[in-house]
Amino acid sequence: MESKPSAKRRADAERSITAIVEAALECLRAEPNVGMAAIARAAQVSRVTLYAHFPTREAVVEAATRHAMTRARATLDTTALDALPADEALAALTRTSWRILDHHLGLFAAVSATLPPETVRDHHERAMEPLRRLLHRGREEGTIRTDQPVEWLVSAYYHLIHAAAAEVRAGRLPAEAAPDALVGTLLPALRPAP
Amino acid sequence: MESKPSAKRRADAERSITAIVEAALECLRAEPNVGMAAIARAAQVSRVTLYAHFPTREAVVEAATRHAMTRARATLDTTALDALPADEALAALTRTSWRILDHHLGLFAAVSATLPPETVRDHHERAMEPLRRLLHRGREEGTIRTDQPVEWLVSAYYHLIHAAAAEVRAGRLPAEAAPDALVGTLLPALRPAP
DNA sequence: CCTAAGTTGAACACTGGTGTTAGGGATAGC
DNA sequence: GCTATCCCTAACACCAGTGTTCAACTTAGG
Repeated sequence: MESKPSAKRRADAERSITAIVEAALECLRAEPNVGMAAIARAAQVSRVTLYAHFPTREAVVEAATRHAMTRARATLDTTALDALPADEALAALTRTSWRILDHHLGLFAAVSATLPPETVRDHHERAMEPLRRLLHRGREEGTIRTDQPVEWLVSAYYHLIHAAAAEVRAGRLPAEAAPDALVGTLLPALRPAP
Repeated sequence: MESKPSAKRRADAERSITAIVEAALECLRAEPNVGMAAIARAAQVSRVTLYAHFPTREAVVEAATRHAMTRARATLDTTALDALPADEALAALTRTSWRILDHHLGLFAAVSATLPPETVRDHHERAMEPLRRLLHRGREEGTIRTDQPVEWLVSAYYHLIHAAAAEVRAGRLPAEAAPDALVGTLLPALRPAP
């Protein structure tokens, strides 16, 4: 429905849909519990139109998530991941993905509140895939510790970024200092013990 | 109201209140979004009685939180914190507080969903106080890094424990392995760089 | 210019939660 | 054993959100 840009839909319908998805993304980002009414208002669209394109709130959240993830994947692909040694690549990945995760923190809350947990897990898996690959490579290169399961390191990474986002939100950490704090804390946690 | 065990209340009222608080704790732990009806049912008490003692759902959550925190503080006080050097004390603190945080993870979600953010922050501050003290001591002893603000390290610690709890819940990490994974990841992140 | 597709406002029903009220019955505690 | 306190069932009002329906209006696109 909203996944195919090629359907026999009229141009204004197409316009409405993208407006809705983008407005939803913005709203959910700011307040994970927004209702359909608010989303429709933000999209300059009637509530009925909203329901005409998305049968349920869940579908809206899903669409917004897909949109966010493809955009994120696109910006991630601009940074050359495989050219660097794993630990340096990790630092680079952190600095770019930090912005993304921080910006979408609210959406995450919405997703895990409304989407079925199995779907949530799927999205999470997909989002963490580049990091997982990097960690595996680092283990072979000897720059990433092997005494802890990779999945645990992935989770630690993920939650540490959330920690940074929370600190910035609370005003306890200046936003510019966040990337350095992250990298400085993350890398020692991932390196092999000396 | 619920804070003073000494008030001219009858014995059965007292009994109801503690039953409610404990049931609420249990319910919120399992499902952060439980309603008053479910809590009352779990406490073997009518919904009206529940409202007779707690004017609002928020009050119930507050009471459950206080109860959990005093209990947690009690069990924390059994482990001699100040006798050990800071890094060893940190490992010990982690192993004990891990169980507590894991067990109350659901309650945390409920708290941050229903209590005013200022109150949430207060409770958080109080809960993290022992850790904060320990980190400051470790900085003086030279076993904790000084190139990152303590508040950031506190937050990292907190979120890493959440990470462990999430992994255990998802079945990706056996519960027995969690403390070692935590300590093994936490300490290198907190130590000064070599 | 005609028509099918799209949009809209104003209703509607339904759900699930919160908090309240009233009257009758139980019981703790003196 | 009297009484104030407490509890219960059963209803109530209320709110906020989700979806739905309908009849009228607008517009894209051939």
